[in-house]
Amino acid sequence: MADELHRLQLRRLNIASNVIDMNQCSVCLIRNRAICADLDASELDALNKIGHQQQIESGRSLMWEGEDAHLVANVVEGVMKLTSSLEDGREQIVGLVYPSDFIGRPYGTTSAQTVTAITDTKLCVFPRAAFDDFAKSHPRLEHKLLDKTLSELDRARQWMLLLGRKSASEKIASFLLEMSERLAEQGCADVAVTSSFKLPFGRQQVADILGLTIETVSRQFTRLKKQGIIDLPDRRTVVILDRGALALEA
Amino acid sequence: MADELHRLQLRRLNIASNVIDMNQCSVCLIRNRAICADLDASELDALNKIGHQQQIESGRSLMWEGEDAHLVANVVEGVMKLTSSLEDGREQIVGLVYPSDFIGRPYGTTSAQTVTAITDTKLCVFPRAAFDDFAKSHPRLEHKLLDKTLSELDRARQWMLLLGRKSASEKIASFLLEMSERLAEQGCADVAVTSSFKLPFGRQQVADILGLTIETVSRQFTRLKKQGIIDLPDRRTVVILDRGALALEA
DNA sequence: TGCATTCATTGATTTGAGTCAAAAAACGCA
DNA sequence: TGCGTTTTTTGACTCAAATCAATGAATGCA
Repeated sequence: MADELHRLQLRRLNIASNVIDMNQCSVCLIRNRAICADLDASELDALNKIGHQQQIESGRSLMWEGEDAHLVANVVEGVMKLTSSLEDGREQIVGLVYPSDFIGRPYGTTSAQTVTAITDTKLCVFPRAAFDDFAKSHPRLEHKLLDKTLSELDRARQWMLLLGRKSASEKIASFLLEMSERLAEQGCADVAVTSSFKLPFGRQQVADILGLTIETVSRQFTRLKKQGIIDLPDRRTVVILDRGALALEA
Repeated sequence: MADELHRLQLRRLNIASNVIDMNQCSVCLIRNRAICADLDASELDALNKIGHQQQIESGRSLMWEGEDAHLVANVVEGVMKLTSSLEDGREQIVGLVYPSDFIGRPYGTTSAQTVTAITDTKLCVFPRAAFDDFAKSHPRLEHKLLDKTLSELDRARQWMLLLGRKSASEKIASFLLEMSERLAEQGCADVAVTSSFKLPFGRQQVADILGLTIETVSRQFTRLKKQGIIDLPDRRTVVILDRGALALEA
């Protein structure tokens, strides 16, 4: 009980990260993919005024499942995870958030998931109330947000098929293929490059994404390596040697 | 043109569709909960002109996973399911659609799921292109749609925790509790009534919702019955006798 | 009313993934 | 460079849920 309280206190402290004045959106790398993409200069300026940039280091959380969430944010750099968990500690990663993706629940008060940085992350953070007001009066932003949310919903539902109906080997294969696509977007589009990527998470997190245990994930990885379908030069990087074979397993 | 395509599609798909002129939204039972809730009379009239009401009988599908979806819709009466499936026939129900819920993917061309009526269903159907145009010029409708989509996303992610991390008994308990809440909304709010409800689906569909087999669902149901936690007067209705015990299992 | 069909239950058995436990490898840091 | 810590791998074993196979109930229709 005291332990729980202590953890809550620590959580609160976590938020106090490097708060930086928001610099010009004009130099923002994800500006044309994020929800602010369709805003003009003056609108961008107004949005600028209600938000600020913030760094979050790997492992730190921005909001917690079931707690009041008074902010929303845009990921500028880094990767975050959305998690839901049961009382006994079992955890499921229910979403991954990449640069240009949106975080939080506009027009709602409590966060349905915990949001945690997987790598060091740079965010554009907005107080939710101010963001809600801004959004309501800027249809082009709401439109963009709607489009993104609809895509996320489709992606989440696709993942439900994996969680509910796929075997461990199918889950791993699907995961590796999706990761190679997702992480390729950031890097060069060269085939050789996209077949080698560095996972931003360890085995336990892979297990939490796929609804498996760490041991099962590990065994599947080594099996694929032994079969020459993938290579694992170090524990974070994956090289897909035989994409066809992997696709056949997915 | 779009209308012609739409009619052709309906014929090809053999949807028995009593296409009725859309009657006045003013008498619509779900009007104040659906996306059209915030529209005024003239806007409602304009929306009226691009859509029409349609009956779909139980078991018939409105759109298919991976195929072009030229329409979006609002459920007026009945229940529909969204399914994703694998080539070998394994199926996962990834969403349930109740009266006032929205169906389809605005601003996108292909449907990510198959949408099928579970009971006889009454819909407000709109050609997607026309709906997109209307939505883009009616921020209040887009706002409503965004809010609904965000809620759906939270719900889907909550379901991912169940699919990925819960045991069969936990899945069944969570399912029964959620169903009693969901189905209670339609009926009377009396406690006695909400503890007895008629499932709109058979055992196989329950299995497809929970990522289980029909045998496991059946065994869990009979176990709960033997333990006196629920009663099963006929194969569709469930009576929750000991809600506390059920919550303890969830 | 009876028959056929679909749907649900029950039982026996198998198996894939989880659990428990230990060893090995990688990593960070003094 | 070496040491302690964390992460990953590997092995032995267990068990929950799937599979396979009948049987039993409910439902609809001729």
